[in-house]
Parts: sequence; C-alpha cells; structure tokens
Amino acid sequence: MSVREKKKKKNKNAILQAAISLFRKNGYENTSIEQIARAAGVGKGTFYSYFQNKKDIVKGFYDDELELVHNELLGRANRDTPILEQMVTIYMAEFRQVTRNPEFGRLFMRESVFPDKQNPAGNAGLENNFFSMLFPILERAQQRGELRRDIEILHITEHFHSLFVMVVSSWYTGRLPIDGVEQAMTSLFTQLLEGLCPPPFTLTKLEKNNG
Amino acid sequence: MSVREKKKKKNKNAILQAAISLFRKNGYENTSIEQIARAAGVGKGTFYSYFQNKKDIVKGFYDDELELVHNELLGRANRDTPILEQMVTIYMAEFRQVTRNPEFGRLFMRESVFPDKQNPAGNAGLENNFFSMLFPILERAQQRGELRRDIEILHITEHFHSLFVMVVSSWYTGRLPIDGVEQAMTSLFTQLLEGLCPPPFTLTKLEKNNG
DNA sequence: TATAAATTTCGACTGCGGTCATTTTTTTTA
DNA sequence: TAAAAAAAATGACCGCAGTCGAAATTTATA
Repeated sequence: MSVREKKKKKNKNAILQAAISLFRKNGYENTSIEQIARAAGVGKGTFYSYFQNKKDIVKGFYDDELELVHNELLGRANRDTPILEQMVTIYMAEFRQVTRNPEFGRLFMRESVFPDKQNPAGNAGLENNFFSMLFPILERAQQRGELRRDIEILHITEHFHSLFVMVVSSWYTGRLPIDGVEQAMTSLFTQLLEGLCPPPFTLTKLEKNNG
Repeated sequence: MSVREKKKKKNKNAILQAAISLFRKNGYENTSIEQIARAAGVGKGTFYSYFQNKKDIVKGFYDDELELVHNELLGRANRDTPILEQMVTIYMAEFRQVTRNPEFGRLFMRESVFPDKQNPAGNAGLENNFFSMLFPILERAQQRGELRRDIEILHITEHFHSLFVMVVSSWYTGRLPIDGVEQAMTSLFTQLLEGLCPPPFTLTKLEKNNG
C-alpha cells in the first residue's frame, strides 16, 4: 500500500471517529465541520475530500455499524424458525441499532427513505446488502410454504421494510413508546402475513355451517 | 378584526405566496429567506415571527393544498366501491399532490415521517386529518365484511400508509418509474389485503384433495 | 388626547456549511 | 537524483439561516 493510500485510510478513519465522538458529546447540530477537522488533525477543506457533506458522516457511520449487525444476525440465524419470528428478530436488531443514537438515526432514516437528489446511489449499497441478507431467508420460507410463491421476494421485503419504517416513524413521533415497539412490530407483521381481509371459509367454519 | 390581526393575516399570506412563487421559479435551495421577505414586502426578521424556519414554509404550503384534495376526495367518494379501489384512488391523489413539486414533496415527506425534535405536533394535525378521513371509509368496509373486524382501524390505516410511504420512497429513489406507480400501489395493496401467507385450504382445494 | 404598556418589525450581526485558488506532498518521468 | 506531473491539503472566503436588541407601531390606560 502506497503512502497515499495509507494516509487516506488513516485520515478518513480519523475524521469519522472525531465526528462520531463530537456528535456524541455535543450533538450533531452543535458540532461544526471545523471542529471535526481540527479534532482529526486536518484542515477544514480536507473533510470535504473524504465526505461529500456533513450528513454523509452519518451514512459513513451506519455503513460500518449496520454491516456488523447484519453479519452477526446471519451467523446466529436459524433459518427454519417461523418467518414471523425471524423477521421480528432481524428488524428489532435493526431498530435498536438505528435508534441507539436517536439524532443519527433520524438523519439516517431520512436519507435512506427520502435521499437527496445528489445522493443517487448513496444508500443503495447499504439497502441492497440488507435486502440480499433477507433474500435467502424469505426464499426458504417460501419453500417451506410459509410464504406465497406468487409474490416476488423483492416485493415481500418491501412489505416488511415499509412496516419497519412505519414503526421507526411511530417511535420518533412519540406515537409508540419504546416498550411497545416489539409488540407493535409483531402484531403488524402478523397482520401483514395473514392479510387484512377476513379469511375465506375454512374447513372448521364449513363444518360448523353445514352441521 | 383589529388592525393587528388584519396585518398578521395579510403578512403571513404574502410571505407564503412569495415563498412558493420563488421556490417554483428558482428552487428551494436557491431561494433565501431575505429574498422571500423582500418579495413579501417585510424585513427578514419578520419572516421568523410567522414561520419557525425555512422548512416550515413547506408545511404551510401542504397544509392548505392537501386539505383541498382531501375535501374533494370526500365529496366524490362512493363508499360502497371495493376498499382496494377506494384506497388506490385516495393514495394516488395524495401521491400526485405530494410529488407535483418533487423538491417540496421530498421535504414534506421527510418532515412528516421523521419530524424534527422541535416539531413535535407539527404534522400531527395534518396526519390526523388525513387519518380521520379514512376512518369512516374503512369502518364501512369492515361492516361490509371486506376488512377484518379484529384489527383496529388505526392499525389498518398504518398498513396502507406505510405502503404509501414505500411507494413514494421508491419513486424518489428511482426504483419505480412514474408510470409504474399506480400498478405497484394496486399490487401492494392487494397483497396486503390478501396476506403474504398462502391461503388455508378452501372448499375447492378440499374437494380436489378429497376427490 | 397624552402617556404608558404591549406587541411587532427590522436589519445588522453571528456562526456555520460548503467552495476554490493556492500551496504542499507524493508519484512519475528522464 | 532532479524535474515535471499528479494528487491532496489547506484556510480565507462567500452566502445564507437564524438571533437579538433596538426602533416602530398598535393597543390600553388615565
């Protein structure tokens, strides 16, 4: 590795660490780029050759952090437990990670759900990683017969993800207290799986009606 | 109405109109508060006695705009058409309105899904109005037997709304082209209604298996 | 109507995010 | 190794969002 590459890696990391530390101590809004640069031992302009803008730091933070969580989940997962349970486990881990620092989390969710124009493929990588983690799990569930096979897996992930976003949003707006999150998520996921329509006549009902 | 009240109303409206006009012409980022204030014939500081900050203008804009759309929808609605059709109609209207000006729309969606801390009850009023418009429609559908009665209506609205947010997000990130929006929404809503699980044994299937 | 109190308007000012021409450092070439 | 080229670092600078105390305007009081 050339001198340049080593320096770049070191600098990027120093900036990221300085930023996170300062954000933790003083909050995002009360930390200036200049402070971050000083703490990282570089000039202000240098910050912008490693990160596009201030928000970009948040993405940089979660890029690393969430990948760890995802890998840990992949390691611990038992793919033959019911899909509901697996999805709740995965998304609760995601929820805890994202909301650990509420200020970062809000910025991160905002960017990942409604990204800036100039940030076209910004979160795509992260999201794709996440979705590609879910793919084999959902595929397996389809094979077991727990999920319909006539819906593309991508769409199934969209369903779960949209409810995840809703839960995070509910927590941020205060509609949902922290100790109600897991139950709410379980209940929403269950309803998604079962559907909002009343079930058609089942065997039991038929027998009842006929008997 | 006192002189003060008249002035306030006039000023607030002048500022809002000036802002919208300038945003339309030059975009949100390229319009400064000072420009807005000048165009409205007031000083810069005065802006801040009518709106908390720059983003607040966007909310002010949609507050009016969306209420019109909602009222129009309420007037035209036939509450006995299938719930799928009604929800698609309503949310497509919402989609068109929100994304008419993409820049405003993104800011608005961001604020309404992940609001700022200092904006606690900000969007609550708007969202509540929207939800309360949906309530009677969904209640009616429950009575007709189109929707399960064991799920609270609030939760049903959350399901639909979360898919709406997903569709808007998909459009913003470019995953979903504009002419695929209605079909995607219809398909997601259908899947939500039917559920992601395979249906239990129905009469036809039973007969097949037994025969 | 004159004066006091309350409310609103105002723009100079502050601090920060982001840019850019210049300087410094590293790599390539001869 | 010396000179030229390429890449990266830097901080003065710009424009703007948001603040604040002073000035202007409206309302209340006597």
